[in-house]
Amino acid sequence: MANIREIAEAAGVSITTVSRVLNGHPYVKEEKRQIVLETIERLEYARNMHAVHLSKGFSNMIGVVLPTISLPYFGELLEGIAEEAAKEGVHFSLYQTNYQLEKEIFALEQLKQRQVDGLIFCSKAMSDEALLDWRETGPFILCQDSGEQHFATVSIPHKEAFRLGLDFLIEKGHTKIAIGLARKNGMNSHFRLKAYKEALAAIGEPYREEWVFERSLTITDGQKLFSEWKGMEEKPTAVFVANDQVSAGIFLEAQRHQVDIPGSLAILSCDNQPISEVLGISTIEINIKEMGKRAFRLLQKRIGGAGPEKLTVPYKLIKRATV
Amino acid sequence: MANIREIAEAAGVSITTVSRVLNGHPYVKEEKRQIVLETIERLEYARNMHAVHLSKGFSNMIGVVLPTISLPYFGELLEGIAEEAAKEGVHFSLYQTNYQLEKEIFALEQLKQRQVDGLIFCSKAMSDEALLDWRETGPFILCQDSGEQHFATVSIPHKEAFRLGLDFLIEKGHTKIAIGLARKNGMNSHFRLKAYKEALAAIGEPYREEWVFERSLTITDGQKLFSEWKGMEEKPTAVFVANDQVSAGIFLEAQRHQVDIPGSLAILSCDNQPISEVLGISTIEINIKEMGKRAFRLLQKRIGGAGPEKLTVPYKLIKRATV
DNA sequence: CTGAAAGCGCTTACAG
DNA sequence: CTGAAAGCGCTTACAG
Repeated sequence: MANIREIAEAAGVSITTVSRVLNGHPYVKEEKRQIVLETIERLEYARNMHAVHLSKGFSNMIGVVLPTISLPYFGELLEGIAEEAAKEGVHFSLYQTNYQLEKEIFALEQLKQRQVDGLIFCSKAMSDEALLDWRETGPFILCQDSGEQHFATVSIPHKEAFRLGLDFLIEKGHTKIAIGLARKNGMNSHFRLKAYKEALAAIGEPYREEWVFERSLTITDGQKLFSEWKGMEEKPTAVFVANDQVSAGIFLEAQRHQVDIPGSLAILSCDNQPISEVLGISTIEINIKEMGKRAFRLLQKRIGGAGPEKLTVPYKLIKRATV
Repeated sequence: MANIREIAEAAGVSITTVSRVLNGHPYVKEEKRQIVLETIERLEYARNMHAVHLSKGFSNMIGVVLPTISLPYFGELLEGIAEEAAKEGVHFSLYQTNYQLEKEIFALEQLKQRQVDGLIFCSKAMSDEALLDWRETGPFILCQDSGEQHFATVSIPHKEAFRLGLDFLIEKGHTKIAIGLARKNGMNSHFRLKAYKEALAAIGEPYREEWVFERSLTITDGQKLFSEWKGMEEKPTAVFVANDQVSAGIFLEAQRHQVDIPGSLAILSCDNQPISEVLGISTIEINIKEMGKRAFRLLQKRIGGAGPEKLTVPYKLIKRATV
């Protein structure tokens, strides 16, 4: 509970000198430095960071805005961020939104109030236009692509990655391909749908609304998707879904119903989570953790005053047993 | 960027009055309140929280110390904490330790520096004795049982819960029971091992070191565990592991090897994560999220000056197809 | 109901 | 190398 003044008095130096020692500044006689260090030790002094933050104007604390931590995608992203942040001695606070607009606004208000130095949006419900109004509030970056030139972003080229998967299925002889998307209106889904339509056009197949499954996020969604597939009059021969949880659900349910994979149904997904390896599911590896790391570094640069850079993260096809 | 002084000047009132409006204090004439509110709106004023924190002496920010967020156990615990925290308008910061002592000490130092108002240890590597030295540093609670009377704790009665599972297996006719533990030296493992030995004694079975699997945490560990089981001369007829990831690994590998479950091997685990439901694995439900909620509330009480309470969380047996 | 003033505990030009 | 002093932007007794 001692403060810097008491340390200064006890050590017989000025507050300024104590502060210099605390911050590792040069120009302190070694002798005095030792006295100060001993006094700090003896009185069990610790800086009050609230005062440091007020004085310096920042807190080395960033905010991470995400819908939920229980989806592996966000868990991995967060791990990447956390790893880099720890390396730099930066703290982070979590803002769970559940895709609610008001929660995102809440996070932005915290930024305005300096509760955090900057914000990483792992996903957002807010439109680019609405977010643009907060541009002057403080530094933030997005973990998704955006046409808005004022936003710094790090993203996966979802359209290209999804096309890679589609082309792989086509190469394997599939023309009747269904897809599963996470959220109908999300940006990722938008780009995936675009890739899907383009791939269909390239092989002269018609686009069928009923072959686009939506709200496919969890293992349970995958199971449901399989049931729907099973009940179809004309069945697609391949299904390409947005994440490994969903493909795992499809795969396990197919096994239970003795449906031959990939004979009767080829399964492909995105992510390359551990579960896809365990089950032997073919997938497009997307290094989410790496995206998290880059996101952190990008935000740091942005906080430092750099312009709105746009970065991408590499991806690749992992061939396993379900295609 | 405007500060409270500018607002006061622009509104023609004192700083004190602006502060009163900001904090919703009574005794402000409605007329003045309106002027202040308008001025705040007009100048897009937002409080600098660093100053508020310094002035008040606390920040409504707590720290959550956990080994990793990528294990579902900690993810759920965190969700419970996050949910309650959001309800109370409390922020939280994450300290990932990877079970490293120095990372835990780091978190405690942050507490000492007031970076956070309090700490929730979701798990700890530090001994009770060592942690005791930090007792005066600031409020913290543990999400595990501790004999140390000075620590506030919320815990699952692991010994009783594990015994419930063992008795269930015994009731089903099993006497050759193997178990899988997470970390050999963790408190949870300690209590589970105790329950195991007591249950064996109760049915007159000898304790065999080789039937206690350690470091069983992930789905991959489960697969390995199955392989070891398969290679055994004398095979246990049932295996009871510490979490659903492990049982899922065992189950999937057993399926692959066409081993009859539960005929040749009964599988039971703890947690009741979604994956256990999907695969139909019998498990002991442990409501981790509820523990998170209680942990948060306990810490709040502790920060408020309450004594070191000890709480427990309920558990129950979920019968499915693997026993 | 209202405001002047002290206080929270640091950092950092500035002058020596 | 060293220190007195101003400044960061709030809150809160205290006196009216």
